[in-house]
Amino acid sequence: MENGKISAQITKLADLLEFQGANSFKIRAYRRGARVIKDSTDSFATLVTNDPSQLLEIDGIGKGVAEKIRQLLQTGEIAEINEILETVPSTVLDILRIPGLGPKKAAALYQELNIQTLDQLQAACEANEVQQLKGFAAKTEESILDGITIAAAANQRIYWSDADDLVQSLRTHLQTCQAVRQLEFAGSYRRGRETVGDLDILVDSADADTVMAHFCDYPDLQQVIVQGDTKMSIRVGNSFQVDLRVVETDAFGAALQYFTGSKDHNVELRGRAKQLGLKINEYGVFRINGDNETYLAGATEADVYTTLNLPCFAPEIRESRNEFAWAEDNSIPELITIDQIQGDLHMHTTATDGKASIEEMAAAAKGRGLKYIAITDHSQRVSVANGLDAERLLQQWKEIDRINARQSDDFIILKGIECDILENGSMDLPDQVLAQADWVIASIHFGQKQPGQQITDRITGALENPHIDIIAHPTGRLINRREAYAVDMEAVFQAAKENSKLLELNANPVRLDLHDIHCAMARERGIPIVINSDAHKITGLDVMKYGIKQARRGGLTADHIANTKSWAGIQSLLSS
DNA sequence: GCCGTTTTCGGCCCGACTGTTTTCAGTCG
Repeated sequence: MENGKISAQITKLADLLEFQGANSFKIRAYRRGARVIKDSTDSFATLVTNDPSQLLEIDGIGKGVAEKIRQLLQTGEIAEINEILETVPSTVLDILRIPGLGPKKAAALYQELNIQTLDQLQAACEANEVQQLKGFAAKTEESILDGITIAAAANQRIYWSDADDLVQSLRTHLQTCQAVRQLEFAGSYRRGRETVGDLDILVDSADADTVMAHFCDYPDLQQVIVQGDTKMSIRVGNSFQVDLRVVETDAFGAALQYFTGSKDHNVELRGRAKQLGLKINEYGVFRINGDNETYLAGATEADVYTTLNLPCFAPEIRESRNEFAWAEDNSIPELITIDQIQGDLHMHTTATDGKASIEEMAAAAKGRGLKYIAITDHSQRVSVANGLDAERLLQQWKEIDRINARQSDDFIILKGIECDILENGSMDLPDQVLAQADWVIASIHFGQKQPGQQITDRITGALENPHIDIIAHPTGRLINRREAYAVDMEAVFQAAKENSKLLELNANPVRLDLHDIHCAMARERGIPIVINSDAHKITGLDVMKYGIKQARRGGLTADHIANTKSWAGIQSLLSS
């Protein structure tokens, strides 16, 4: 069983316990355990098989969670979940997703009115039954009805790239406000998560009223959700939530740190502050002396961290995974930056489903400061994309030779192919053709739903083929659209390691494949990653920046990324 | 339920806003 599945079950248990009104610290402990499992670079199933006592060594996993994991792996279920489900239907968890309805109110609805589903809740509100309950009134009923319609549309987390477009638009709007002194976007957007659930804007201003009034004039504003003295939340476009917080200059850094999160990172930080006799909140770091508080820092994030004897962590690693351990042994990685990328080794042209010619792609890449690219069109099996057979491919390579001969030596176009791994595990083009390539990508486009062992064997088999250099989009997932193949990534990492092969981090914002945890796993196992655009048109080259974000979240440095090296440097990695 | 340089008990991050209340509980981030 994969870590993700184990984590999901522990989370479900926490959700159900929350609905039951269990001890909030117990619930938090389960949630923390679930997160630790999800973020782990080791397989918990393997861990339990080898030595179950190892579980207790892990921070955040105690006897309780360890026992639940053991049960789940042995019996396929957690007994306590089944016990709770005998008294509480799992559909009540849907009710918790409505904004403004937490465990207490949801429980009251269930106990007093036996409301178990969203449909029943809607009917009860429309019949004005809900406002009869203690703690509820007409306004609550109204906002529940709004929430039911919004919940469906607003629940979807949007791609980071789409959030980035929205950020640019909001930034442009807010910058025209005279009262704004500083402006930053915090939250999961700033941490570079692959999807973003809402946006958090932080403004430094002495005049919150003016800033909030200006915010209300945003052209795409749909609804004001809440508005107080320093804080407001709105919905824009398709019900996407944007929060605004206004603070003074000496609190800006503290607030930026606070609202960037992650939540778990902040909990850890606050605990550390407490040990030092300090208090940290969105207004600054304070020394506690009895009833007195002395302001120590808060104008910049760096000040806040320095006061706590910590480095100013890059936002991408503020997930309470490894950053505090890194800080302790002074080994914070110098995360990859986009200017360190020298080449792009996955792109398509008009020969298959691309929109630009070889020369156009080359000129665009050169214009973006790259030193080399690989042309890697699809192979014949991908017939919808007009995939190349051996004859057309060899012709394309001759053309590349001609173009290279005309170019100066400071830029090289490599003769490549994205060759399909067929359903039976064989390659879509013969070995003697692949042997003539500079660069061979292997990837899966068909038979994606095969059982885990079969699809894993196809990928590891490809890694054993001496002509193949790299696996593209190794898990096949499309964020919010398609699940990953049932591939055993541990086996893929092992095969890559044994055969001195590389793995792709596909930078397309819908793919971001590898996942950030997989990037961290590759890092620990010493497998070089190549960040590729998989561009199908000239502007497709610009997605590289999304891949960089993802790599940073995985803790990767230039040393871990093969295409920060020269082409000769990559070749030496492959022959090592 | 988890944790420990206050270590096996007694804590567990902290503040803004809303609605339903007459001072605060619930929710959210």
